[in-house]
Amino acid sequence: MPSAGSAASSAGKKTKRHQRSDPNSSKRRWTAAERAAKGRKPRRRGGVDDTFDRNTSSRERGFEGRMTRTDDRRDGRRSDDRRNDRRSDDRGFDRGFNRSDDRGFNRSDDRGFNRGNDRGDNRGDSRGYNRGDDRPRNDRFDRSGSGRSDRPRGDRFERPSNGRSDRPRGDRYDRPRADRFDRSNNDRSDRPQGGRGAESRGRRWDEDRPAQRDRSGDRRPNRRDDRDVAQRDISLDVRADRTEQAAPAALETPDVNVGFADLGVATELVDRLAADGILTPFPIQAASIPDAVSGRDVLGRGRTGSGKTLGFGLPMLTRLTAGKRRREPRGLILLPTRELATQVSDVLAPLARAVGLRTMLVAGGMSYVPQLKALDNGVDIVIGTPGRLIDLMERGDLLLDFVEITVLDEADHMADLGFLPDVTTLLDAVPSTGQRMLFSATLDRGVDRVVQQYLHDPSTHQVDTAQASVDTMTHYLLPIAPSDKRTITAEIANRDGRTVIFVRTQLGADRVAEQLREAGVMAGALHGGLPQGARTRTLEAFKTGTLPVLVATDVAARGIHVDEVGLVLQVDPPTDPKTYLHRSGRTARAGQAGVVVTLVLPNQRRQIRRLAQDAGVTAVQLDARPGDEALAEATGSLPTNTEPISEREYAKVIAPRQPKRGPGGRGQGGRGQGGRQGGFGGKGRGWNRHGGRGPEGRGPGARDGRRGGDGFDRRKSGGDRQRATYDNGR
DNA sequence: AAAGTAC
Repeated sequence: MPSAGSAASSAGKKTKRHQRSDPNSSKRRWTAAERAAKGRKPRRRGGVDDTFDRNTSSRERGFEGRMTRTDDRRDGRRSDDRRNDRRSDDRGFDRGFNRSDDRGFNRSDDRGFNRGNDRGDNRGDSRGYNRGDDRPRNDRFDRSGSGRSDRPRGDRFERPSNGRSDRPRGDRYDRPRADRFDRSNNDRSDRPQGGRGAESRGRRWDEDRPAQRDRSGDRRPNRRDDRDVAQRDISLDVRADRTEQAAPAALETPDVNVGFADLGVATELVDRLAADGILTPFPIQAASIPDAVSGRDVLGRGRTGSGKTLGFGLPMLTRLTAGKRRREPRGLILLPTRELATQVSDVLAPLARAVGLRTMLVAGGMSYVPQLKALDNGVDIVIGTPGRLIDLMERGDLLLDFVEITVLDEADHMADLGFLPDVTTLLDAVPSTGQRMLFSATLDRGVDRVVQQYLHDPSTHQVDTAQASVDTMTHYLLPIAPSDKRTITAEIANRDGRTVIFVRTQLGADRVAEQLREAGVMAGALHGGLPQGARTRTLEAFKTGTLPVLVATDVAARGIHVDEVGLVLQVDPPTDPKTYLHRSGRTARAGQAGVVVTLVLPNQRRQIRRLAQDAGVTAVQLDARPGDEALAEATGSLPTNTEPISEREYAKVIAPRQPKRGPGGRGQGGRGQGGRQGGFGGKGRGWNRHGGRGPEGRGPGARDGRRGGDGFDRRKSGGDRQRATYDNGR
């Protein structure tokens, strides 16, 4: 259907085609970046002969976009291609449908409840930082179908499809069309079959699942007739987990007395691991590595901190070492947050180096320069977050056509509504013949759709229940009066050792952190609304211990590993059981003990109790008021009668490498004039690729600290807004 | 709600 989108996208098409200066120069990407930097419109779309790639970018590839795309094909393929059908399906009605379906899991009543509660507290907040939230409701709702249409700038920049028109397209566009377009139907028979027969090794995705009523009656038949992964009733949700526990046979108990070499890991890697004292594979590794090394698609679940990174990293490295080198990336690892991407990158980079493979961290908020340079020089494995990956892809700087292995870490989260469009875009950009692996501590049926569309006969490995280490973790529900919230939070935070506090919103994080500092507790906020530099420094300070208390949104809920976090405090309840598990998984790592405390306002009782239940944890109710001995016993809380921590003191902790800034560094002034101190490419990309060094090695310091005051000053300026919100307001 | 690109 010749949609409006199509018409719009063809406007002014040919005019500038010839403008592409020097399309084959490797520098062209700079033009793209510069353009963006100058806030100029991106290049025009390509001419009439454009393939759909350029006509429809992820950004405008909503429902209509997809239709357009189908019709725009010039490869003679029919527009009723099943996959396109499926996709429009996915994004429209069906999506909404499934969403409600999720509710059984997420507890619709809880949600409504929750929302009602917290809304007053936060709604104004998120507006402040999240651009464009005041759009009409249905506009936002539409998002399910339009990927990024909610981005305020999207239309203005309409960058999406343009990036590509100026890139050298030799390799890309000259490839046989079938290869490019037929992905959907590709039966992947050409992919490595090794290990396929090892069916017994893992449970089938839907094995011993009762066939569920087929809700997809309105859909065309599953396009992969050859596999039976179609059932939507996937077992791996948190609740089903308890069932599994009851029947332990469902879980694997791999022999951990094997070495990595026995699992098929490349010798150089084994040696490298041994040098680091890593000799024995963790269960999830022992279970999934053999299949993964054989090239098979894998679904892996191991609880938080169980070594999933190596679980997919080692097989990837092993396979890519054996394969033929080329300039373009052959491995792709997707993660939901920058910090997590960085962490994975930091873990895998040295291993990759050991086998002569190059990794690159590609995430937002960081300078383009190293990323572009690395891509230009050639990279074997790209590790990153969806946004920047797509960005570079659209600019034409990242070509995923040769990716052989793709990993989705925190896969269930990546399959969330908010992420799925981007993830889909990336998975679509990767050859369908490749290997795919999905990992998460809470791998549930939410990934079902992804599995159906992008995995081939996956083997499932779950060596652990989703529950965090039950024995080493103590869960408390702490009923409090709203008026006690602030004090009790401060007392708990004032304990010895590292503490992570979770809140629901960005502003909430800022606010709680600030209140804690006012109460004399050194605490810092971590959330996605901060400049990357601030995020990095805060997390770093927390890791090194100079910052004992981290107040975070769920940006830190998953994957982030910090040693010796003794307590997790949930000031705002998690939105769902999975979040409960991930948040609590920040503590009790490596066999250590950990305490999880969840504050419970009177009107949250039922909701939270059920949440904990669904998460499969046994929570003890703790009845205590501020200052009580019982509180101190359970949490190590200490009264807070200390002096408030000044902004200056705090700034020192967060930006220790930037002592030089004078008084100007504070308040509004600091921001206005000091913001570009480093003179390096603009805004807060404080932190370089890891390639050079890890976070701790951010040597130059100057660069990183150049915006020292920025993030915080900005938050400061939001003070009015903060004050305008009610504190314990319900 | 937050997270994910950028200006």
